[in-house]
Amino acid sequence: MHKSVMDITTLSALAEPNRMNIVQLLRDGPLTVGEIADRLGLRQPQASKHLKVLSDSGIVEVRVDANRRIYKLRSEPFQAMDYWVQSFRHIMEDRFDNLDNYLRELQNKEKP
Amino acid sequence: MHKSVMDITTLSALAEPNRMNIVQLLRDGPLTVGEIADRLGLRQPQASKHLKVLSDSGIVEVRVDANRRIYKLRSEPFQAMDYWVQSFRHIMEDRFDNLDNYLRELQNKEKP
DNA sequence: TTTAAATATTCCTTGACACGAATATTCCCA
DNA sequence: TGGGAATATTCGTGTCAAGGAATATTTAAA
Repeated sequence: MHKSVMDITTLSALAEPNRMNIVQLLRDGPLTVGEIADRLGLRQPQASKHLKVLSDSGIVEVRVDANRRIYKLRSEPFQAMDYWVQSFRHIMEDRFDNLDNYLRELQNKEKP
Repeated sequence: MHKSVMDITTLSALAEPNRMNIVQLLRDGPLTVGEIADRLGLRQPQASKHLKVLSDSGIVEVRVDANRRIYKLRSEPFQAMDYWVQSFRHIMEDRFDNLDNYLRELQNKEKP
């Protein structure tokens, strides 16, 4: 039984502004390196480097088209994130948080 | 109209193994610094430092109980992550990816 | 009031990484 | 075949963050 282990690599790849922007951009469809660099105001080498990080972490995949590389998002990392976040549903619906705290406080008081 | 902007701070806070472990641990309920350090085999100062990062990023909140600090997860970051990941639903349900690719390929071929 | 427990903070060192600049590689086409 | 376009890679540099060790702070209890 695996208890929803989130891959650190995915998160650290996303935890960089330029790469996050690239991912948001690719949400609307695949793009070439040049298009990505243009739209985000990046220099081509930086774009390539960030795309390599995203590719190594499995967030992005590349399709070679002659001269150009077309990058697109892969589904798996997002499915994994979704699955992981869902393991915190009981945290997200904090309707019972006050009750939980109250019960916990009671338990603490009677354990000196 | 905000297009689901994910906070980088949240991601970089989670993109560290020890902090990820802390978060996974707190999923089962609030804990004190000492308990967290014990269960994860961390030294107390490191645990405190990581908890500070988690606290500064809003992932965790603290309740002061005399000598001890009880840390618990906050709901907002996870709700935000959930919302953000959901903006990639069309990526996650890759049922039509093959069709998409096919159509896109066709379009590329006829644009020399 | 002194002592011990729980936690936070500081200082230092080291390693990772992002950027810029330059260069290498691959491919198409005239 | 040579040249230009698109992309990747390398190298050097500066910054930032994590760990270790030591210390400061707060609180309860004797």
